[in-house]
Amino acid sequence: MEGKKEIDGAKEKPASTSFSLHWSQWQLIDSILPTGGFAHSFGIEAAIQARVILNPEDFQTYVIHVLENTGSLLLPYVYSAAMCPDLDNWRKLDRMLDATLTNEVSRKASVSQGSALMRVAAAVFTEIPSLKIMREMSLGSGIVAFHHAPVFGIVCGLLGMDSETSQRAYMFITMRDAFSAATRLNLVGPLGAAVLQHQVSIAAETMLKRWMNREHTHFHIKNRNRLVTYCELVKNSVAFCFCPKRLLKYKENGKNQPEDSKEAVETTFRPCHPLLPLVHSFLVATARGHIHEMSSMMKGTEDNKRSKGHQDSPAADEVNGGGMVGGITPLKKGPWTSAEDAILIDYVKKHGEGNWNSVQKHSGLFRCGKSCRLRWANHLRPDLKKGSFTPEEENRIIELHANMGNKWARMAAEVGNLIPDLKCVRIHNVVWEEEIGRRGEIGSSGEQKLPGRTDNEIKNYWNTRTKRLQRAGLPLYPPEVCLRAYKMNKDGQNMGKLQTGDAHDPDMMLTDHFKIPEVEFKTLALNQGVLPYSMGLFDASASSMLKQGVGSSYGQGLVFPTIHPAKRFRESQTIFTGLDGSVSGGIPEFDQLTDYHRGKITGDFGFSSPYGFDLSNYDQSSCGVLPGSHAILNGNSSSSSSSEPIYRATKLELPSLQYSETQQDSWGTAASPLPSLESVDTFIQSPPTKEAKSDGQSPRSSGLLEAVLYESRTLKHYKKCPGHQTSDAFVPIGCGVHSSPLNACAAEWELHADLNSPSGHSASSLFSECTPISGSSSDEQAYNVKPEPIEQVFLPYVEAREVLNQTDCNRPDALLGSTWFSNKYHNDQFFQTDDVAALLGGDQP
DNA sequence: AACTCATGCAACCGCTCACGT
DNA sequence: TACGTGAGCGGTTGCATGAGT
Repeated sequence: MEGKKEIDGAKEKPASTSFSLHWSQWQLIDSILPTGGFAHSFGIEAAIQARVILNPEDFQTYVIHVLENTGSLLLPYVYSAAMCPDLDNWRKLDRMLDATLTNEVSRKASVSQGSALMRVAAAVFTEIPSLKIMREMSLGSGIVAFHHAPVFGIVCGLLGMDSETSQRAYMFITMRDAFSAATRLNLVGPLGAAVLQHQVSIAAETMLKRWMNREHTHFHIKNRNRLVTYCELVKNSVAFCFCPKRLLKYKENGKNQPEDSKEAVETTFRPCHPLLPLVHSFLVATARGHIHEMSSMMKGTEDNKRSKGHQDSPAADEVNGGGMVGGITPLKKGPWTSAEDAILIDYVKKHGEGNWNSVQKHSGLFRCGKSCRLRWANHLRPDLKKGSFTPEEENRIIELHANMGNKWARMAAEVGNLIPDLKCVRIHNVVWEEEIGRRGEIGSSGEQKLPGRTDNEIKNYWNTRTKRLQRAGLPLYPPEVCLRAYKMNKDGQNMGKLQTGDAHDPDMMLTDHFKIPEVEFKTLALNQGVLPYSMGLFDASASSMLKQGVGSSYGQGLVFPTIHPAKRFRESQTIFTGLDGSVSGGIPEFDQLTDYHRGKITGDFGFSSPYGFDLSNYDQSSCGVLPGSHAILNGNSSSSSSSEPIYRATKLELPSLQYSETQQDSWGTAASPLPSLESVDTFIQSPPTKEAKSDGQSPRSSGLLEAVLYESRTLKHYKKCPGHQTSDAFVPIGCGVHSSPLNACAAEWELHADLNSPSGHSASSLFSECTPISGSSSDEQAYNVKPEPIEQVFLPYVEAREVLNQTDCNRPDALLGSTWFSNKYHNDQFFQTDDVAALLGGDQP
């Protein structure tokens, strides 16, 4: 209240002698007078109906919640009105409360009971003419809605009650009404209710002390962000009144719709379902505190909207309507309502987590167990950290993703460890300090994890971030992260044994097991050395990029997509398909290189293939393709295009553990090629795995590749080798090159890709995926198979980045024309520039 | 003020794994 | 060992929201 006036009414009212005041007080709080609670009993009926209240203990908790709600929401009005019981103040308070009460039922009840109280008080307390005057001036004016709390405060003030007594009286009548309802509903007997009421009165006094003598705070909630801020204020006992000015304005104007679409947030806070008072009251006082009250308001709004959109769900209606249930009802889908949340919270409180399929049976919630589990895990869990990610968390996520890829759940657990100072963290009004011992989750390795974030949250964040960076043409990982990941990988290699960087990640362990021989394909460095980051692979981890793209692929051309493991699985084989078995001419013999691989793998690293397949068992005659060889990538099989495409690859990038050993084995042994999943390229074949099939629809894996391949091949076919079969004109590298961290430019090119291309990605994709194409004359040069220390391998990457700083890497042709490129790599003839030019629309010969 | 569009989030779906019988 | 069930993970989708026009 602005300016606490002296009680005007005190001047005019007949001096309340102590005894007359007492009689008046007692009569005022007597249940004969309207006290608001009768209108809806604070949702007790609905709570019982919804089985939120099952016994007197539940009821006791519920009453405390009701009192907490009353104290925080209504006491400020009682206080302000009692302190300044004049007409203007009353009108002001009344309007504000009218805007504050977001629940239509509550609002109507408040108005109903308030107007009744005013009528009765004006008739009873005739010694206070102000009451009658104020009432008559307001009746029919439309200015005052006669909300109960302000009326009660006005009456108290005019009677001469001090503000503290007024507020305590209001709490008392609230509590009394709740007990009356419980008695009426046979939840407790009269004696039990009396005993219970006496016990609760102690808690009521505590709450009264917490909330009394507070003034509501005007707070213009402009949008959801403001709402969040407001919720914080409420939670911290700073603000008490949800008072959207615009809402008042539009109400004053008698409009039924908000004046501004932006006001929708405010004006639609009008849940009108009978169960919502329950939700408000119940949730407010649970551990979630008042911030959840606002959340309930939001959800209540949504409830209204959804109730329109989900009317086909009788279960939803029943839950929302508080009507229970008989018969079999279909499970509800879609967004969760506040009522459902309340039920689920209650269920978990009583039964603990787990056994989600029994939630429906025990709670009457018409949700499948899976939905319940997700709702609890992602939203209702008390140990969730809400709000946007902090910079520290964001950095942590980036690093984690660099290390483990799309392992959202594990990342979530790790990010939880970020909570810096547990003593300072309050989650849903629960201080972590108090609960860390219980809530700390012990991971498999024994370390303590504090899952404050959900996997879904992190996943969404990452996807959003990826899109954003992609739009901006920025690298996915900061350079330092790449370098760190590289160093980690290098350290792991230096260990000379299985890397155990992440003991919890079987995938990581597997991938790390498989050290890629450091074989240099100079010309491939064009692709990788030039391109600092892979923007094309949104979900490629930096470590895998570096491990495979820098540490290995640069040297050997073993390039891996690092998308989903399943995708990798398929794409990795895609990389190495498309070559017939008659590779000859300048191309190194397959067995020769295979021997090299074998030697490197089993010799240099001192262990055999961990994948259960024996490299020595390769049926080379049937393969004819160097796994991982750029002979394949180069498309040098031009001389032999008639052979059947052969599917063969080393497992350069491991699939997830969901691949069984046998699967991998069968894959690795080049079993019969499947009928091509790809409609375009018969040379792109998939291993006979379910994963491959399921991934066949991946929009950004093979689909793009196929489009590029098709386009490239078509162009080349018509421009260069009219009579040539497609197989020899082009050999796909697949997405593997993307996995190199050196491919940012390629990715950027994708952003500026040839718009004339159906895929829109042709230039970059071709560049990144198909550049190692050359004439047969340079094959040996291209292969130039020799071990090279990884540092040396990595150098061009740095060098390339320096060049890129001076080069417009948004354009592949600019890059092609760069001195760095021409000096270092152009002569390698590794780059089949005509293909690129074709896709770029150029006219290279 | 109305409309469109990009964005972010919540929820769902499909799949796999773990575990018990 | 096979099977069923519960639980978890990762990808996708639909919708609300806010910004821009």
